[in-house]
Amino acid sequence: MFPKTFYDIIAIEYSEGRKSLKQKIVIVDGNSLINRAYFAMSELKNSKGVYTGGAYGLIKMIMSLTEQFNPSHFCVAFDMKGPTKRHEAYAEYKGTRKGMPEELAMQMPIAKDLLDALKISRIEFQGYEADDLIGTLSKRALDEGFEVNVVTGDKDALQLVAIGARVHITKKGISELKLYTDDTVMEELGVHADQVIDFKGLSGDSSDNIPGIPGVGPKTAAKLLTQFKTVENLVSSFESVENKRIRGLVETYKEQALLSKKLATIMLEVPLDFTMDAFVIETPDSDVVVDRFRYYELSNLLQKYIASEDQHTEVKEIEYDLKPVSEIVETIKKNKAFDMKLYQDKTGDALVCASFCVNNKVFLAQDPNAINEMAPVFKDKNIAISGYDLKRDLLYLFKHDIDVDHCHFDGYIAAYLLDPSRRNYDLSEVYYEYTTQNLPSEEAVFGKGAKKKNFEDVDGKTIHVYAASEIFAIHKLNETFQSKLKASDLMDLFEGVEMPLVKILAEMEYTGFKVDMDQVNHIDGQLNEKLTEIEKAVYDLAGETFNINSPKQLGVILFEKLGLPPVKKTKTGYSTSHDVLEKLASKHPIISEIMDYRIYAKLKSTYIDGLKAVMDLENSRVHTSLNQTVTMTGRLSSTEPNLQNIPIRLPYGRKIRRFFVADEGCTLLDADYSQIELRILAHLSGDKVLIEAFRNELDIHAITASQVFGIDQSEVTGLQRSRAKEVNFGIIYGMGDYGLSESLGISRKEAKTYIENYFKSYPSVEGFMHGIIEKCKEKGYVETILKRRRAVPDIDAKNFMLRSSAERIARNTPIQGSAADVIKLAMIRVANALQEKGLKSKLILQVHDELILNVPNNELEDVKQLLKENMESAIDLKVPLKVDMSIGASWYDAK
DNA sequence: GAGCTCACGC
DNA sequence: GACGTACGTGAGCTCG
Repeated sequence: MFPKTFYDIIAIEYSEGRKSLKQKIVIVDGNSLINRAYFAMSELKNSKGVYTGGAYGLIKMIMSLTEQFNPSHFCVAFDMKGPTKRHEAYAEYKGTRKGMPEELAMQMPIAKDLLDALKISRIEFQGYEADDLIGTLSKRALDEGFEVNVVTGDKDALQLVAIGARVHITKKGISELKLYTDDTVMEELGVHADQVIDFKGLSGDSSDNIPGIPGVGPKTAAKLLTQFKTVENLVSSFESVENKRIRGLVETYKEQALLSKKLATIMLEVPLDFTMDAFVIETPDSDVVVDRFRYYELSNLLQKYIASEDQHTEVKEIEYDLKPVSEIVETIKKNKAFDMKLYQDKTGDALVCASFCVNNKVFLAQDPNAINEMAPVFKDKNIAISGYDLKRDLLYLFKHDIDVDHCHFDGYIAAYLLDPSRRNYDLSEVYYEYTTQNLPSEEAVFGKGAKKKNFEDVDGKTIHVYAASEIFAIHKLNETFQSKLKASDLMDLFEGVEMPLVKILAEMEYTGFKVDMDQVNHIDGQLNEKLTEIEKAVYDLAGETFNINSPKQLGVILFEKLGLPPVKKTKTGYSTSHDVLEKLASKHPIISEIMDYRIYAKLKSTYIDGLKAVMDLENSRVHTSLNQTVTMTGRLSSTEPNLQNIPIRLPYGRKIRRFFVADEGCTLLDADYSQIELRILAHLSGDKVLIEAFRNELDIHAITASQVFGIDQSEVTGLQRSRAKEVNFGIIYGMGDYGLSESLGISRKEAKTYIENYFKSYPSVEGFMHGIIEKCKEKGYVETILKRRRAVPDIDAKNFMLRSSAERIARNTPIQGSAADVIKLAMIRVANALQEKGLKSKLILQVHDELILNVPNNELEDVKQLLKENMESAIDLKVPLKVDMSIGASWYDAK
């Protein structure tokens, strides 16, 4: 590590792939190089008879220039057809030039097409030659502090050495370059760089048909210029020329000499409207590049491109500048946008590094205090914060009392919306996927396994390269995602739902849920007693001790030692699942003991021990992670601990909810959407019966029962209603007759009749289910009400199992995903409403169709109303949304 | 450490 | 005729 006291912020001017302290531009004379390339390889033709030698040579040159110079900016200048300003001055200008050969002319569009594919900027401008554009661009770049490299085959460009450009002239074809400095110009021409135009004014140039002074060649010109410095001086004091013959020539041709100088002078002030940003090197879409190279049959270039992609990925070294924090704050304020990534230590309490990308420039801060000084930019509503997994960053900032106004763009979320089926969204993997470039691998930097280093233990340079690469990758990736989201019609969902949610989730996690440790310990004691008791009973009945938790050992006891009939098998042996045990319950008293054991063991291990392990013991709270990029349908997930699967069904398990309590002086307010998925089904299918049922607040399961069983609603029994409820669930999940028969314990035939009756009663639902499969086959994905997408690649699979599974996904995802859309909208509305009203109440948990708030007692009435209103009006559907609410001191009581 | 089974929620 | 309810997290065991 570098000693902190030396600096606050490391500023790195970082160009893609590698470092460079200074911005660097390469400017190429496209016409000059393609000409040379064409004459070097004029015979190259592809299978369609198209000549490609010129384009090939130019592009090859450009690819090797990017490797060789590793510039941040690049530009290729071209001449345009038609007369130029020089022709206005001198009609015979370039009069001896033959036109471009047809075989080369036809390659110009190819070369330009390839440059576009490679995302190399090019310029051309009516009335001006490539030279003038190069001159103008060079001057501007130099004024802005760039290192300028001009590459051409034309020695006219040597005059640009005088303004400070590095001019590289091709040697022998185009394979070698020679860099000219003032000294080398002197060696070769015998004049200084700033005399090159004077030199040409005297000696002329036959290729451009610049006359100069007839009879004055390079040697004489150099000699004269050594004495007189410029053409103007020579003309005004030609009497001083010693040689009589030359004196006469100068006198006769002085006007022509002045004109020639003018013609040879490259313009530095072409009226072009541009900023240097236009020439920043962008990462090309490699699919497009590969496609173009294939199309023109340039297999050499294709291979070179693929090879270069594989290497120029790692940042080898960076140079850095030490800057005060105030500078980055100023830069951000000026730029109004920045990318950020915070590197936290294991505990999340301290920052080990922070990286920023502002206007293509990378800053690294190692001193945690730098962040505190930056607080004003975080809470400025006019500054756009972007990053990758911003929720993590926000959590750090919240912990350190730094407020954040809003998050603008999170690549982590964008990657999720673009493909919610991915297993993980690690930056390096996503970056590779979208750019085919590798970041310095985590493994290379930190090692792996037990020897894995902490961030702060990696040596300074390596870690700087790592951090700089990551933030730069984030910046690049987010640019790519902008257009990808638009192209997939996901921008509204991204901006309107997912991005606002990032901050809300961070706040919920930060707030956490208060836990009553006395309750936890109380239940823990009870469970320990029960488990010891049951264990003893099981061992007595089995006649030996064994591990009840091991399905394998349990299988041996039940099916071999006790001789019970094995109902079902798994890949690894006997199944001892709940269903199986249920079927055996009457056959042996050990079964019910084992079933009880399982109930209590689950509660103990998952909900007591598991909870204790992740508790913040200092203030008795749990801070779950609400993950936004996990589920394939758009739901949130909850981890460490999972608060979305706290027991509720069994009375004893339900007591776990007593652990989760309101803060002092507060009450928990729990609101859940009633039948949200069925309501969404009613909306999506447009089914009249369903819609009417919900509009009239009828008992939907009772209605389904009366339809399915063909009886009057008043005659529906409790059993029939609960069966109908199962049918309704089954429909949402895309269940078949077998599944329904299993879950209801009825015959398959009976189940089939139920489903048939269901679809007869709700014909639009059947139509919807059928339609969604068709649409999925056509588009390859399904979507929710807010246009959230999920790809379903197996919808056309030959394999029955794969295909049926895909069909179930296609039927379920629009329903489950739309419900997720709705509650996300509701969360945003609720959070905004609470903030606008300045209320202290806080959202603390979401469980798919349920929101839990911690409400100060004096706000209870207001917040109840606010919550219900905002949830019920979150979205406009063909059916009303209904919210049920309850309150309590603990989650158990709030039911 | 990966993969399996089991159990909890919606 | 197949195969056999969506979406998750976590614990514990077993194997390598």
